[in-house]
Amino acid sequence: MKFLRQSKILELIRTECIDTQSELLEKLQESGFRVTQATVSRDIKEMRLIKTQSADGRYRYACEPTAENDQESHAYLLANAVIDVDHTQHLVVIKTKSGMAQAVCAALDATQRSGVLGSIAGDDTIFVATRTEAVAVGLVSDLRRQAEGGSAPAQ
Amino acid sequence: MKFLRQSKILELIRTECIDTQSELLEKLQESGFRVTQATVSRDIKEMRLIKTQSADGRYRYACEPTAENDQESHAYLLANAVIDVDHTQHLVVIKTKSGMAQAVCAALDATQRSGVLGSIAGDDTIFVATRTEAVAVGLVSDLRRQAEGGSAPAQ
DNA sequence: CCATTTTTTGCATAATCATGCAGTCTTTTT
DNA sequence: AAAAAGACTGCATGATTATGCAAAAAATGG
Repeated sequence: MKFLRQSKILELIRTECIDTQSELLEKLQESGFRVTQATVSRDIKEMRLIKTQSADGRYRYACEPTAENDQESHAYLLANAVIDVDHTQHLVVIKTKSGMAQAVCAALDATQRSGVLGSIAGDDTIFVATRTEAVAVGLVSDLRRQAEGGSAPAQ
Repeated sequence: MKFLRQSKILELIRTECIDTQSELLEKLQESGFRVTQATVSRDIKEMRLIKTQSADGRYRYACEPTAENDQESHAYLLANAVIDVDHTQHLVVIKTKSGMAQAVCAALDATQRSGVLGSIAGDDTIFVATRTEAVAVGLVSDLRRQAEGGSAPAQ
């Protein structure tokens, strides 16, 4: 559940002004995540979120706004959520951990890879339609490399 | 002493890897500032410093890397440290609070104003040499406006 | 210079956050 | 499949940070 939870955290801090981990915890629990403050603290550290201030001086959790950051989190996702990648002709099929397909698919979309017509994600499977088989092959090979090579950011 | 202290804080967190306010406090005290953690906490809030992580995963205090930030702190400095501004021919003379001249001068330098040949700062006085009297007049007027208009960032 | 207002600070403490340890669950290895 | 290694989490608690309040200090206005 870690990825889903962290995705939710990201969504929460982007849409709401959350100034303590306890508050974040509450919202998470409202969304059905049954965790404790300790876990939230660890998530925040792992995701490298920071406590900033909103305009009115109240504290607020946020992401560091560096571009690398996004790339890193994508890499992280691919490295840790993707189980298997294969293709048949123009179609790439990605198997992910349960519930992670949506997130991985979003990360994939964000890379705006050329030759990709579109993709859809179920619960643990993604279909990616490519224009040519060559594109599919390239995608599979890239994803496999990332899924293996990538490692979690330093703790 | 607040400005001097905050300048020192900036210097410290830029040159060293400081991960708690207590550590910062110690270094400040080594430099002769006799304050408590409460004050450090308030300074950090006012300066909008954030707790990030260094590459090895340890926490570290840092500035938010936004460009506005610099401008803001310059404005803040000018608004709060400058006492008086005047000029005679090509020379602008700025009076600041005691000990603040160096800091204000640095902020001024950073603006890279055209027509300014150079500037030197003592303890509470700055001399700015300009190419023409017109430049001097403009500078005086700008500085006066900033010294009055500017206010501290929202708490 | 004295009175008044504003700013800054320390103290004490409440609030918040981080983490060692042990238990559980998952993955990998043999 | 059993054993071993690793990942994830809660609990309890220690560490760290924020802040209400009162006092001190500094700026402001007569």
